[in-house]
Amino acid sequence: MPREYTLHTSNPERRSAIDYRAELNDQQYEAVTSAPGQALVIAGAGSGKTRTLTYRVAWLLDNGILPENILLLTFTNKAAREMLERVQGLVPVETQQLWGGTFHSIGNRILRHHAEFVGFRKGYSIMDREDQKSLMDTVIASSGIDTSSFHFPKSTVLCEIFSLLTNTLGGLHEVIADRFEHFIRVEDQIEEVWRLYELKKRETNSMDFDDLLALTVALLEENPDVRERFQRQFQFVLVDEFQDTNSLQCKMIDMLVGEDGNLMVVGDDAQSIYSWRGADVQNILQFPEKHHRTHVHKIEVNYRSVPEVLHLANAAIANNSGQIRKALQPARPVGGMLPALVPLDNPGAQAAFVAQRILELRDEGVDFREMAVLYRAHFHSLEIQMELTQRGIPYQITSGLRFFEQAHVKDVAAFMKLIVNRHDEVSFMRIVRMIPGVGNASAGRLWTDWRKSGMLTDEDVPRATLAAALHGLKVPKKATSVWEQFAYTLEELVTEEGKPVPPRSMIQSVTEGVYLDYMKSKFENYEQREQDLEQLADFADNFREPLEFLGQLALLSGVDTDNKPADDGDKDAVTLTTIHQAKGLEWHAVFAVWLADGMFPHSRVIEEGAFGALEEERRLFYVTITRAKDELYMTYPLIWHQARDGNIMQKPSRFVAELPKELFELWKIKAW
DNA sequence: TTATCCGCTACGAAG
DNA sequence: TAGCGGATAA
Repeated sequence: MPREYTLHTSNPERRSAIDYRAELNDQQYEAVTSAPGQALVIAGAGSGKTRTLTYRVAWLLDNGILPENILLLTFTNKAAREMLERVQGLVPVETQQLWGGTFHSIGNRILRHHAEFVGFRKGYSIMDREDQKSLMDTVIASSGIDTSSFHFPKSTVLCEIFSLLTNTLGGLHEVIADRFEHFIRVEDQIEEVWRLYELKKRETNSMDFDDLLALTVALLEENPDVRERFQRQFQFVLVDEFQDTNSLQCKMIDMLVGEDGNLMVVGDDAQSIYSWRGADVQNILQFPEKHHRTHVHKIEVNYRSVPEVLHLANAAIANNSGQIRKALQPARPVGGMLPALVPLDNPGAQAAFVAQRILELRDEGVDFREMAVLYRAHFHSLEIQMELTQRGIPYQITSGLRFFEQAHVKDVAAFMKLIVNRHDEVSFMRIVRMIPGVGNASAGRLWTDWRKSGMLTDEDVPRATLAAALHGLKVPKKATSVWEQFAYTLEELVTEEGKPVPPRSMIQSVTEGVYLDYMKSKFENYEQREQDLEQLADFADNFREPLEFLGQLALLSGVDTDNKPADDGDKDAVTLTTIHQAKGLEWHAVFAVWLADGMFPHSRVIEEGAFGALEEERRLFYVTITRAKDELYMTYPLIWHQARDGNIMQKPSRFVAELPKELFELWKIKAW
């Protein structure tokens, strides 16, 4: 039965002045103005995918759909924000009403109001990877499993197994047999840990990232009335980067859309690069079969790159068999340079070449911000970083620790999390372990005492009661005075009646009360970190509710560099980034470094010999090429010195070797 | 029991 | 290069 829906009469004042016909090319126009129903938009690299999506939203609004009836799902906060901003620029409508965000943030938004339905309470904490690992460690410790006598997986590996399990909707046995063969002997113990971990999360009222999706699905699956309410609300659902969805996300979409809802998914199967976290290209490849009335729209005109680069990209991806055939059509005229293949003697020479070329381009008038160095893995950037630093070339690097994952940020957040969720064992332990003289053993005892103190309720506890409980804890003798400080600070974080104070005040209380002293004793660069915390406090000004603030904190991703309080995104600097993080971005000149076989594709992929994995690596290579607008340099070192094995001769990546020679130019580098 | 130091190993990509 | 497990000092 098709669902009925009504088009609202459009309010003339809200209509935009967009001339859709003129502002879009034929392919885009067709997709943007397509009738309600199910649509698959295959948008090649640089073909204006974001433009298509944002214009689609504008089109819907122009046709009287209310913002609150539109749901826009993305993978990163950055993408979500960018699109909402662009929609706002197009249509004079309150886009705040629009539901736009990452899968995780939308899940969180839904679960906040329905936590009880899935065995949690309202103020649940969100654990990042580190928190998750630490909770897993306590679970393993309490399970009584002997982890030493045979090879039992470490907590990080267990997290990975369980995550894969959740995201692929698979069974434990299959996941272990497929990807973690060597643990097959301890499958029963792993299953036991899993069971305990699930219990522990509920006990500590803490969700991990995957729960935000899995529990949303569970909530909607098990509660028809809730499901129907959301399905009725989300009349139009749009999904970005659909090629990177995994089974769980797909199911979440299904639950939100309903049988005959209006769903438009946009993506490019050639850019699917997240299978290692459960993404399945089949989702996009088989979308038309799954939804029989799907309209497929292909957008293949590329506005980004010169034809020379596009030809190389098309040639590279042509070696993949599993794909929706398409060829990017250049909109730009011929006349760029041929992509360059540059073998260098060693990694140092490679770095020197990149640096020198960057400076030359700069002299030719190209801004630093229009150049990027892309690599397969973080550690590939080491020599480059050193070289750029030596030559005084400014660069920004999007790898390494995320702002919000740094110890001092997490430490301060732990205080806030405990106040909001007193069941939060991970945060409690983190806090008490900051006290000199308290290690794992005392911390564990303190947690037990805390639980016995009657603080584990969900109601607000008056400040006086909280204070009594805190001061009542028995800490080791040498820790008492510091503990007093901590307890006073924690008290300050609630009002008389026990309501959490605003996030900003919390951060300031913690910093001034205890953390500044702690930082001075613990960190060399405490001044830098102090500044970070000030910025964190500024950032917190955007939130009145600690819960909201903490949610943002947990869900912000490293890719969203401009989302961190210190926004220096306008600086003219060369970008250093992994290919994964480079998706969706573009630069005048791109340096693809370490294109040696074994580095890219990664040797593990080669050894495994898995066909699908190799194809994914090739898609990654395709993504690399298509980031370049005008100039592309593919470099690799001929010799790589390794501590253990000495000098290793490198061959160019098979992805380069298989390209037709006339599509690129070989550069010979002479050292003077 | 905690804090620290040392040597060994691994190091893929991320919300 | 860090991030660890294990040994040792306080």
